[in-house]
Amino acid sequence: MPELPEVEVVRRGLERWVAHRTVDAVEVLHPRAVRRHLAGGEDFARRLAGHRIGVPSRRGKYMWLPLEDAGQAVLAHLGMSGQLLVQPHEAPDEKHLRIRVRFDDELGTELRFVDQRTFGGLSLHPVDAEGLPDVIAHIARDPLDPLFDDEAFHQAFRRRRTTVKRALLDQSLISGVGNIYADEALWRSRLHYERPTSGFTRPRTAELLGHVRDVMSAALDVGGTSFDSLYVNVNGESGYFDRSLDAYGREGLPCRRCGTPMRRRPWMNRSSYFCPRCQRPPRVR
DNA sequence: CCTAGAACCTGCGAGC
DNA sequence: TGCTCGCAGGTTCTAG
Repeated sequence: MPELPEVEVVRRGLERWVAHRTVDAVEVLHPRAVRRHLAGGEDFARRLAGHRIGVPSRRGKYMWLPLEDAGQAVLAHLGMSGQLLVQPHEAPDEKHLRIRVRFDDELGTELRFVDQRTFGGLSLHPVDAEGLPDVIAHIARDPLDPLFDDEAFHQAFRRRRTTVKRALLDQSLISGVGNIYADEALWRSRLHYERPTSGFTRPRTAELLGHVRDVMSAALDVGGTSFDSLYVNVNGESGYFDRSLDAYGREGLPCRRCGTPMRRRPWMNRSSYFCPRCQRPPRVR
């Protein structure tokens, strides 16, 4: 499931293989994959044709391909199972191929958006003065962004009447963190996922942020996480950070710190993994 | 305005 | 064998 490190790996792949190429034609094979493009698939295809792609950017789990001299960008979100693949024209269509982008050159490759569960998609939007697509203006900077404001985050975090994991997953507070890296950062911080944010001191927030950054950087170093064949990067290679996970998916396995069997708890229609000894729940619920 | 929870989607594996 | 059901979870929408 792509979170910030996986999306960044894909962005780098796009920078290498797609930037500075001119779009020839676009095929939208499933309307849901362009549902955020309100004018529809035909409009999406027509508006891309003839434009040259600039250097891809990213914020949190969103990435976008600017169209040079157009004031617009193709916004991409991978959702749960989305992939952006650069494939040779002759490669057979993937079962869940949703969008194909051909280029006006002789490189012999095309960009494909493949998505089994169709939570992700592509859309075209105007960009602001900083080059940010307008529809993601509400998404906070991510913790690897040099302009991320730690102090402002601490204050906003404390103001929330919520619990720590909910806050980590709130993309308007801090972006790029999903269920997997939230559990990893909480395990490293020895924090239970239901600890209220209101009691956090500045050093405690700083420690948590540090662990978020560490675990994401480590994942980025090995090229992203993969739990099944769904996630592959832009060139089709699987990540392998899953071997390094300390919490996520380790129900019943010994905590790597204290040996206590790890637990899984249903949480928000998903799961939270934690060590019952290292990560004690708060007294008051 | 704020927060909590449901809905969206499809493939897979467990259980019957 | 083939069916049902739970599970995976990022984002958006709705209810309170």
